[in-house]
Amino acid sequence: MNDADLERLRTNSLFSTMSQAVRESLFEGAFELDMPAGSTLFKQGEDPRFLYVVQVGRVALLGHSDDKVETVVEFFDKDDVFIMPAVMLELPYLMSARTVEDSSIVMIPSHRFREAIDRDHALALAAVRELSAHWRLLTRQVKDLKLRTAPQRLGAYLLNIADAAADEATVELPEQRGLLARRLGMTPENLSRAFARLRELGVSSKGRTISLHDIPALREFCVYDDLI
Amino acid sequence: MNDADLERLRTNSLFSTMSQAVRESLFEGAFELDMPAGSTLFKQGEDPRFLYVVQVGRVALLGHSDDKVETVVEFFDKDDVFIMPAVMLELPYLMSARTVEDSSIVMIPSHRFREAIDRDHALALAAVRELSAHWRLLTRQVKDLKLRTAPQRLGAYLLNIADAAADEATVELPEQRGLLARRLGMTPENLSRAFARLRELGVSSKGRTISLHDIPALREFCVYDDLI
DNA sequence: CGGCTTATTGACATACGTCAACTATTGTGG
DNA sequence: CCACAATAGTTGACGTATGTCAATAAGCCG
Repeated sequence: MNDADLERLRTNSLFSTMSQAVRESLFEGAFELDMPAGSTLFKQGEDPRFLYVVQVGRVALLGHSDDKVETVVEFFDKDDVFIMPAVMLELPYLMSARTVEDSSIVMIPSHRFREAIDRDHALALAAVRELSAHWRLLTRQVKDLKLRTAPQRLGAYLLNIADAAADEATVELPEQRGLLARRLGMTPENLSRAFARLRELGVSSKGRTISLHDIPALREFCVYDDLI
Repeated sequence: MNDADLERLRTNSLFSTMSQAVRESLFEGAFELDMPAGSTLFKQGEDPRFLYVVQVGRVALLGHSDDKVETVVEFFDKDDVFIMPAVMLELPYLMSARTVEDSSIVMIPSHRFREAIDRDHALALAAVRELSAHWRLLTRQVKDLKLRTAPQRLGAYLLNIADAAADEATVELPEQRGLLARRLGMTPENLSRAFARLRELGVSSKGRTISLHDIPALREFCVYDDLI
């Protein structure tokens, strides 16, 4: 890892508060890989060997039932740390991970992470916060899946990106539609129809650029209230 | 809290490893409430005032979109600690909590928990493990919702209770069917039909007692493989 | 036992998935 | 930069899964 990459890692909220000494020994075994979109980092069912940090790009965590069917559980972005639960509990990955953009990924050997967290209280606290935020992410998603229809889920997703108290906004989809469809728990075909349904609510799209012309109407339609 | 209750709390895996001193000061502000089934502990949107531990009984975490629609995100049982993420991040509850049986619940003031975790490394580590396990619970649920049909979800739920490498088993439903339906992301009517569908796979029910006569067939039908 | 709640069943409506054809977009080599 | 192929997205027709509403049956509790 070069100095810029190391510096980026040091300032990651998970690692920024821990002691200098433990951090250096934690990073010693770590390395960074640049990989094109579509690279598989690990597969569901494998034993965890690394903790991962997205330095650049975007990663999808994918769930499989048999080899055919596959879904997206969540996307992780720049500066996100993922798969800590499997690493901490030393239990097999429940999902696979694949880059969805050209990405630069830091890999930290799991035993080093466990050693570091055993030694450093600040790291443990940061991990608690990280995991807490992740729990809330998934909680929202479960509510989303159980309480909303497909067009409502799409609308809520767009509102989340727009982070919108405004009346109008323009957002860029951070992934291709096929993957977005799976993240939202629907087929690509149904995602198309969901976009069509939202047109009457002032949502227009040109490629990956989506314009929200009437956010209040969209919020109303999606029953969007910051807690769901 | 009487001595037996305190002892039960001390041996809870979240609290058993922390230092005696910090634990005592943590428990000092805590108290225990006995409540009948159907009691509401807190509501979605409120600011977190307590961390909760189920000593006896069972609690449902409920998500709401508007006041009409409500779903069950997860159940928590004897010895489970819940709603730690909201407490740690000091962010509003994303769900409401309601007892689904007569229950005895320990309530720990949130600021005391945050103080304790700041002071005690072992507690922070135990919290990391607790949150890791919770993340994996929800991950499984998201995969369940996205990859399986309603009858498959019911089958997988029954297999989880039976924890079944066996060929046959008898299990008790720990909640009434209406709530189970909402936990599984379906209506009570559809849950009835899911039970009907599973009859041909050797699942018979008498009240809350469910008999699984052909677990291998059920596993096959649900694509059940311990990771999903 | 009688009244209340909860669960089941049937009829029907709607949402969503599947398949196939078509169109648009993206990427690549000449 | 174009031509083409490959990939991704859209649309329509149709089937299945699930929700809704209403009626009935079963369980639960005083």
